[in-house]
Amino acid sequence: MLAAERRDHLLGLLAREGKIVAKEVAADLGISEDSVRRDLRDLAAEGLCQRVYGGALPASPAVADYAARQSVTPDGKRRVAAVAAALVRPGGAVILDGGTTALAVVHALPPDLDCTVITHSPTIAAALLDHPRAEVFLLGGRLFKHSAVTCGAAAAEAALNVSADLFLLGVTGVHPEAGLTTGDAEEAAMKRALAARAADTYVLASSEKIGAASRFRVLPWEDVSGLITDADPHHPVLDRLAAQGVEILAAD
Amino acid sequence: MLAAERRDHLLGLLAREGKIVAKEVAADLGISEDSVRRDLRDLAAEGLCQRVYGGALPASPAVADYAARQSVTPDGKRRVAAVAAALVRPGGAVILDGGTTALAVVHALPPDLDCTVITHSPTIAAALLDHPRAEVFLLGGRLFKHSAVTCGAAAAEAALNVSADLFLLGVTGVHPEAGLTTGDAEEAAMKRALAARAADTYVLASSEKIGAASRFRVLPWEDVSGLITDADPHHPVLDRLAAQGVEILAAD
DNA sequence: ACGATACACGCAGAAACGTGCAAGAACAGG
DNA sequence: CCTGTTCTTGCACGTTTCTGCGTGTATCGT
Repeated sequence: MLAAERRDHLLGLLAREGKIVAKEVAADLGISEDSVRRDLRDLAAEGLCQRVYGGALPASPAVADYAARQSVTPDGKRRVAAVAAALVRPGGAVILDGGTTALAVVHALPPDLDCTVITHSPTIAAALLDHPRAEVFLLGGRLFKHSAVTCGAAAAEAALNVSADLFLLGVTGVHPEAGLTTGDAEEAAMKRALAARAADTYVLASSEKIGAASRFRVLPWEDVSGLITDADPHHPVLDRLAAQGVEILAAD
Repeated sequence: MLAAERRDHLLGLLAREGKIVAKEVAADLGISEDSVRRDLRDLAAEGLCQRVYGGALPASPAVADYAARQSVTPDGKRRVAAVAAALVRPGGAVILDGGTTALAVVHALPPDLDCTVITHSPTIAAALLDHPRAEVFLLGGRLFKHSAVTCGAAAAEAALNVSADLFLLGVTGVHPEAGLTTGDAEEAAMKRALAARAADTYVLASSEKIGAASRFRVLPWEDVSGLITDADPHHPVLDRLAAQGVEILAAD
């Protein structure tokens, strides 16, 4: 491993995780702690980090731009995610669907929230790794590459063994007649299986989904408790849904 | 070998792997390190790369975007991973453990390899998303945060339903008396369960693991087919293992 | 206050470096 | 075909840089 490479790694780590523990990095990279400390000292001398006992911290808060990843999430999704995250009660259990909106929900969850998250998405599970108090249960099965979730018989069977207060459902289309739809039949079946395991199902629907329809039906409106969207609350489609008894949670 | 040809090779290497180690390419191409250094110096003068002690790095960080993920992997792990990846036969099934070395194995797999990968790590599963021909089966269960794998009864039960040709096992300690060890009891049990489902078990052991021991025993040597390491093949610990019938695969 | 841990410093061996030099290949001109 | 020039390459040398270890000191948690 090149010395310069190591230095880059440290800076990357600092930006990504907001801190460096000398001992951990040394063990992780298979090098001596001395080298790590030396690098840290040099970096600190250049003003690139702030040396502290046990490791280092970012020099300026701006360096630890943890929010950078979140900023790539469109505003709409982020707003929807914030509302959805607020539905998760401390101590409660939530089933989280896959997809980018669900991922935004993870980022919107308070980092120290004490809750149980059940998901069939490895991406979601990985994102929850830095929520120390969140208990994560991953539903196994065949990985469906397109949307990065597990599907199929094994996954559906695994779903039978869990239950939760809340299911946050992601879809690709929300249409007053076609209902909630998604692009793949297996995926639709899995979402149905998950909805059956939760007391309440809320749909994550950023505005671009409203009025759209995909190939496969997921759920009838009767099985949905509410819909979270950043679209205009007076959008005609939403009005019709409200008339059918679907609770509309506005995210703006 | 033409000088210009060599230059192209270096630039290609830089783009592909994100770094150049003078000594390695010299040995690889069968030329002197002096020539490599000279080329690197010229390339740096043209602004095509950044000279560092031991080799060179890409001039602009943007060039290394693809390699960035890999370049943070220490050399030892990457070499071990390359050897391990070569054990995966097209059409075969492999059980992949969690951990950074296993992650390196994913990166070392040919992108178009046609195989089945079974894993209990959501991180590994997510990394396999861009291997279109790889069939991925995720073992569900309670997510163990520290090492980002599923563990516990549910995961062990899920393991019972799969089988594979090969299990690539990651551990934190390889010790002639303590055996293969890891830092958590649940994790150790899960690794045992996985080993029982594969015809062959190979241990991924980058050099810093050799001679180390953690709290919990994973497997006795009898259940291990071989060990892949970048440590010196004449390391005393390895000699003792070889004497016990463990196949040692050198990664260097 | 005390033990444990992290730290800085210095040292020595190893590795990488730059430079000068000489041998060899490629080439142009006679 | 021969010769001189230029360029490249590998080697040898002295120098610089890096790394791991031992030592003693500072800092943390209890």
